[in-house]
Amino acid sequence: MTNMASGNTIAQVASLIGDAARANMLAALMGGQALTAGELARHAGVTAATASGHLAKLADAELLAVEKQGRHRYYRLATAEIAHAIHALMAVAAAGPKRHHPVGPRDEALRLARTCYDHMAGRLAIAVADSLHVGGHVTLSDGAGLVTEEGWRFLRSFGIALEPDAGTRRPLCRTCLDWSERRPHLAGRLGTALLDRVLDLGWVARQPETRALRITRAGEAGFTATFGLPASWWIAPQRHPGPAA
Amino acid sequence: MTNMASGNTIAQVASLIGDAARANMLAALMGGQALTAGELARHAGVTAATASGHLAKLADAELLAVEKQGRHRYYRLATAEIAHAIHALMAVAAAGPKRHHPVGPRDEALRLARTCYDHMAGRLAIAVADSLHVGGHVTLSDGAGLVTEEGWRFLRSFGIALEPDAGTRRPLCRTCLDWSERRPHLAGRLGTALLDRVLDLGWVARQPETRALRITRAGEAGFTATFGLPASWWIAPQRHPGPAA
DNA sequence: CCGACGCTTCGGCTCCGGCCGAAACAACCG
DNA sequence: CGGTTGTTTCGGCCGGAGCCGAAGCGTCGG
Repeated sequence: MTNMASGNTIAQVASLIGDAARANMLAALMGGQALTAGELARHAGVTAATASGHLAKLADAELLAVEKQGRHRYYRLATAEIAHAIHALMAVAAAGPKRHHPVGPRDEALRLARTCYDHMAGRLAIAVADSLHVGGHVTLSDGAGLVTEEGWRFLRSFGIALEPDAGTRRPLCRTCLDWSERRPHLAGRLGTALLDRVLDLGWVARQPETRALRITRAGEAGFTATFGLPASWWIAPQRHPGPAA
Repeated sequence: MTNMASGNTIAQVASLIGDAARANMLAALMGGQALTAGELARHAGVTAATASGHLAKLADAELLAVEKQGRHRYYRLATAEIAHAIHALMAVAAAGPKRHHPVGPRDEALRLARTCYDHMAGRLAIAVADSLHVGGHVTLSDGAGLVTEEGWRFLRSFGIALEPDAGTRRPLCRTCLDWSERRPHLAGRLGTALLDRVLDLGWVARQPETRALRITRAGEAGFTATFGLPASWWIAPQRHPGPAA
């Protein structure tokens, strides 16, 4: 209860993340949805009692925000910066010397399409980013993103209207290095808007208990028509699309 | 038991960073220079024996790279990704609302100009970024950076020649949110090139035992002439330059 | 009301991991 | 060659933190 949020040091933050149970909880929350204490306990593989302690610490340090709803308590990552830090740690962790990953079907679904806090990731997200890039709608050069005039028109026609300079300081269009594919996808406010829009259109659907996104029939048609993914893409999503491009 | 593989590895990395002594060492290495075990021990405030253990762990996990030189062992951050992760953690740790820091003269020097792994940070770096921005040499909109045609010419005349698409995947021009000032400065390959160039020109000099950069006489003249900093800047560097300016 | 359920608090156990001093290596320096 | 300095290894101490079961609160539902 001792809210010491103002005096956090880097070591304190890192050591909060640096416990297996808590890291699993945080990773689960990277899906962007708020989860209950019980769900998080299951994700972490500990009892409710243990999980409660962990969650109290994380909330106390303001890494998590909590919302009471009836007899449930919903936890979510408190800020986008925290998601960013966890993402950066994932990148470091995944960078290890060629851990040959035993890829299960479960991982396969995650690699295809998943949420990354508030935007899409995985092969689908990369394909969308590539499509916008080669279409001249955004420039992805240099790991940074910038929407072109043409791009604004295209996005509006797709149902996305962002104010170029909404009051927020939050970057409009960032690129985010994909954890599984090692290629950039779109993040920032644009990334959020894209995810919202394709969820709205019913092109993808969130899956319970996982960060994976299911691509619907409508989605297959929609992504093909709007972002020009070849029909073959849906049959044999290339294992390693190759950075060549 | 959801993908606990990723969680576990994250936890390992984070818990390595999540110790006060190790975090201090890593923070010291954010200056971008390699340091000896003894120097790092002093930075961490522990004995050589303790430091040695910590360094062995960090090197073992490949967060640090080590180089033997005579009877010294020089440690440095192993990759830019690791620097990035630490930076992200710093951002989270510093995010606590406005605890007014008791600013010592030491901090003051750091706020004025310092290195951030491989590029400049602090008020000087922000002034340079602002200058390049208002001069139309780079666009900083949206937290992303992009060099203009005009910008390339300017940089060449300043002695910086970067290949637009060198083989590396590393972003050419990123922006990095300044830890102390909360405004963006230039990172990426361009940021590195700028730091190298101003060190080469003798405009700034590294200080021993700290990340601070000392601005030389030549530097004052140079920055004023090339980046149009007003003479008043050197006398009373404004506390909060304000984004408008 | 009363039971079921979700979550937290409490008490106690265990063990991991940081810390140090002393001693062992290793490299340079007379 | 010893002596000095930088670094690692060893052994032992100790505190902190994670874990659980049981019990205590709230909240929902009948």
